[in-house]
Amino acid sequence: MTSSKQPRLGRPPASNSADTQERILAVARQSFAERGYEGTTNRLLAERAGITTGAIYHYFDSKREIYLAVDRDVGRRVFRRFREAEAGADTFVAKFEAILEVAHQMNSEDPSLARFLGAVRVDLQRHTELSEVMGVDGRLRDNAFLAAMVDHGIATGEVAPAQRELVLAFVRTVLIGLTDAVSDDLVAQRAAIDAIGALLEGSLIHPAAN
Amino acid sequence: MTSSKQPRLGRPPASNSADTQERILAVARQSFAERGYEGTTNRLLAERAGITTGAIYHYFDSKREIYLAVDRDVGRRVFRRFREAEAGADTFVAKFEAILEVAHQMNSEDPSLARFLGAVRVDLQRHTELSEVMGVDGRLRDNAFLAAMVDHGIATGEVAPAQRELVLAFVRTVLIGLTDAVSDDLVAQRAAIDAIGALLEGSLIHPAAN
Amino acid sequence: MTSSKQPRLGRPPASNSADTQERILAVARQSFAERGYEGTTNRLLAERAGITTGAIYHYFDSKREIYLAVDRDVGRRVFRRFREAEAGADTFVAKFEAILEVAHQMNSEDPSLARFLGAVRVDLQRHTELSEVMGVDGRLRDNAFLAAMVDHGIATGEVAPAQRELVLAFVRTVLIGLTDAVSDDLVAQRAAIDAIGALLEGSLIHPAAN
Amino acid sequence: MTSSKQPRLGRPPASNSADTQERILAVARQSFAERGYEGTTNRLLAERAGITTGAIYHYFDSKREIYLAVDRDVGRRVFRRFREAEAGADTFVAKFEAILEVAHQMNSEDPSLARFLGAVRVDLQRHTELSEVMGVDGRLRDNAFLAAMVDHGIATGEVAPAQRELVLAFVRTVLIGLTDAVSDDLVAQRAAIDAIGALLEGSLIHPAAN
DNA sequence: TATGAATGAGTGTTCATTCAT
DNA sequence: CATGAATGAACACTCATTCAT
Repeated sequence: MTSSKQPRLGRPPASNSADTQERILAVARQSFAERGYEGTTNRLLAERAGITTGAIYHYFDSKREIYLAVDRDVGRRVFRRFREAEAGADTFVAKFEAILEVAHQMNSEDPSLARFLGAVRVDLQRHTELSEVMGVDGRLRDNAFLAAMVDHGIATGEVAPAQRELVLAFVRTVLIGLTDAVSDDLVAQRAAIDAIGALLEGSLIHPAAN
Repeated sequence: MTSSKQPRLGRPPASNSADTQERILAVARQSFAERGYEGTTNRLLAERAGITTGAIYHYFDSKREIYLAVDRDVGRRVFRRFREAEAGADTFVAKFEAILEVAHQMNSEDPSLARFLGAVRVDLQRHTELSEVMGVDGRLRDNAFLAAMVDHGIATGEVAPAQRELVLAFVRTVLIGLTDAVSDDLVAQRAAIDAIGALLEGSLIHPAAN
Repeated sequence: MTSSKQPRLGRPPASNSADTQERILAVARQSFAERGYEGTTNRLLAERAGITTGAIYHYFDSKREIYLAVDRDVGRRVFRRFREAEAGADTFVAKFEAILEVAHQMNSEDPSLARFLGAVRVDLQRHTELSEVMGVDGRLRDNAFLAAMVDHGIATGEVAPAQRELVLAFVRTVLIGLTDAVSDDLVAQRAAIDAIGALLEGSLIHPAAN
Repeated sequence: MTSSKQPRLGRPPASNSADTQERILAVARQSFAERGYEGTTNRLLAERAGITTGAIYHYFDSKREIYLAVDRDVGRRVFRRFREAEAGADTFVAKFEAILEVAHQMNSEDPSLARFLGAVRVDLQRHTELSEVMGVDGRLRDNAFLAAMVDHGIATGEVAPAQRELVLAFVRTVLIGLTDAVSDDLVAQRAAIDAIGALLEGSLIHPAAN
């Protein structure tokens, strides 16, 4: 009668709420990173988290809510690491390089982080329902963080005040280029970071006399 | 410059078939850029092209085929402009800057081009069905083009042979950063390009004595 | 009259179990009345009763069982009041009017009663699973009660024996019309009841000579 | 290969648009009448209409739209018949009786009409999304129609001006009682109508001397 | 006595695609 | 060349119910 094959109803033995929720977040981060918001189906999340689709709604009100939760989670993690890296250096160049370095490190440890960051920009543009709710919060904080770093460069004399915006634009471009372009090719990413380091020190390009 | 007013040579105006196909391609480029592959429905394309969904299948075998056609089309256009820009300069730095400049120009003229390029990388990753068919083709050609440019830098002495890969990685990172990050903010894109120019000339960052 | 204030005899106040069950019945009556059988979810009942969905199953075997319990409860209450009203009058007309009056009164005191009665007919038709179990019971008892009242009218000479069925059909139609049509508009209900009274006394309509 | 069993894709041979739409409306009217708005599933409608669920959306934007369409359709039919019946009589009593008669007739011809009318009141109350859109329109027109009939009674002297509201409330109560209570029991409905006729002529109840 | 994690079947709706006309 | 009626598989989400704790 009660075969050991068929899954039973009711609360499964030894199931932990916080555990399941974290499992959902983890598989969601991965799937959102790989397949995007639309491409990530509840069925897929459920399968990978070892539950059924209905159970997801015990933890999150909607797919959108899952996405936002993942975004918050990723944002927090990355921001903490960035801040730590930046705090350990004292010139603008050193801070910038430290950040690139830690970005590379995180990408090695858990590629889904970087990939999610790359994907989130696209998905936010495509699904306005997401950006409306999330909005300013995370994005703005990033900008403020980078701006402070550049301002530090002005204080140390590394950056001319007049070029504040230029440097900021460059920093952003490089960071995004690194996450989007080569987040799944660690060798290329390593090369790009080294290149930027060399470039900042003036040892990458030797302008032709021309 | 390229006015759409003047009748195109001696061809009978608006041969229906070719016209419709081109209209489909144009609206598809826009929609794929804005909403991605999944987010673009046949119904939407049909509506914007002024036909019905069924009619689409007279011109393309499937949605996938439309995507590939748009990609080829965009690739060709961008490549031609890039090559022209590159040919008009004779140092590596000048070529690189010319390419950035033309990328900015194209973005001003038709934002859907840059946006599609930004989106295509994500969509290819998400829908393996697309990358399998398209595959090497376009992507590799880009790489060859950029590699040739760097090799020219080696020839002129601007780039040390040992740093070939680094420079290549940097170029790619910047190009991708520019399309993805700031393709819809022309001011920021302008700033980023200027920053790179200044950096290459050594006038952006002034390493602290420290 | 029936104050809810005075402590009910010597029983210990608020024995938890019975209290909870009654709370469930009360919120169920309201919800079934407003939203019907399908529209009433266990979650809603649980929320309004201040418990969880699982707890409901300690008191009732199923949603259906709750519905049946509410129906029995409502039936009992209404029947008691109807009987009291009827007993206090001695002609058919007076009895009928007394019943209409008490129906109006009950509707003022607790609209969920009348509304449930209006809804139950529809829900029974829609969900055969409900009527099967409940079946004859309550419905038949009502009919017997009304039939007795009409028979009394025959005894008093108010109703001709040959018109027994006609009068019964009329009484039923009016009662149902009153619960369904205007149960949430006390003014209209009042008017309808007054109209029936006048009609029975022959003072509402004055047939045209024609 | 192409077995004659499996349904083919594409447009089925000999399929007529207007025909299918009407088939959907017909089965929808029946199902909404029997099982209500919630209880009517798209799958059921599709099965009964001989199509698939997806095809429904070729004809209606949503389930709600189907409901509204059925309501409009039913409203129109009933209103036309009511008006014809009323126009053929010249006293208030005759008009009222004519209306009751035609209601009974329509119920014999197509029970789904009356049942839908009985159900619609409940479903509108339960699903505010429906009443919001439909709103005043139909309901108000009914009231205006009945009011005009009563006003005619005032003109003929059948109804005292002071009792206008009472008579109106009575008419409404009876009409609703007839649709809701006994729409599926033609014998009972016949009896109820005859009873009302007799009552209006003063031959149903003979007040006791008391 | 009650909680709340989980199930499995179901809902309305969308979509790429097919094909008779 | 084009229409538009229709399919079938998918999707996000809801619900009554179960049961370990």
